[in-house]
Amino acid sequence: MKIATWNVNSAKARLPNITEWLTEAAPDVVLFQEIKCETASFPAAAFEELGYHVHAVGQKAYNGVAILSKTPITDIITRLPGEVEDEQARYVEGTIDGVRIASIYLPNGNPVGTEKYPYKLRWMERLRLHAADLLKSEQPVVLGGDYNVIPAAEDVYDPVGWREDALFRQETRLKFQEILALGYTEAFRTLHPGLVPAYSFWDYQAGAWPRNNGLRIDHFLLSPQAADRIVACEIDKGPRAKEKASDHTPVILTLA
DNA sequence: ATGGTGGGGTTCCCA
Repeated sequence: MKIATWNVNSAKARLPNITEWLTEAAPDVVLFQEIKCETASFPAAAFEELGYHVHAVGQKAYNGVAILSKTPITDIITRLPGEVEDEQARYVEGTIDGVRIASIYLPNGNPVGTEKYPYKLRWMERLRLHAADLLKSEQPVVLGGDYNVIPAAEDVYDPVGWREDALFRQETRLKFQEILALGYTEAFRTLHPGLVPAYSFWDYQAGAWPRNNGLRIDHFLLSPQAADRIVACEIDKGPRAKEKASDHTPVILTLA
């Protein structure tokens, strides 16, 4: 089972790039973030033509997530539990071939001195509580997406310059570690402990891509039952080099 | 060198 996660930075603006990549990479499951459109205007038909079942959770202009799957998606939930007043479209979860799979768009949190940062931390705590609940089922669980978390200094091109950024400051990293401490495995770094740099995002500005000034912020967290089935986890830099690229590139997890 | 890029929706927000 090949599962990809990709922050596409607008499904509509990226549609040719996305369909081209899906055709060549042929993942069984795809987790999108930042579709940047309402659910009704998500280009689902283009993906259905490629053989995918589609479930999108959108909102106007910002955020938005989706799951695509070659086999049916059941028992779908469309929001992260807790904080009922939170209307941002950042979470969708369903069951595919016995695996509980979520597409996560964790809040960015910048600037740190505003309400955005406490919102990020509250969202991470909600994720931690829900991730703990998911473990109780003892089924394979895959939480994939744009976490907006740089787990360690080796995952950012300039750790000193990024020290107080919402993606890297210690409070953010500790909260991420709390989720791992429940018993989740971060697939990429577990499989490639010495592979640095290995980035999944490069800003559009200041020549970040040609200079390889990147961040590794797109992750897969696996429950023990899913971690037992890990075959591979790779970053495909191909899409970032294309014309009209997203600022993120896909990460692909393969489970037995 | 205190800018730079990009998407979406409007005269600016978000990343």
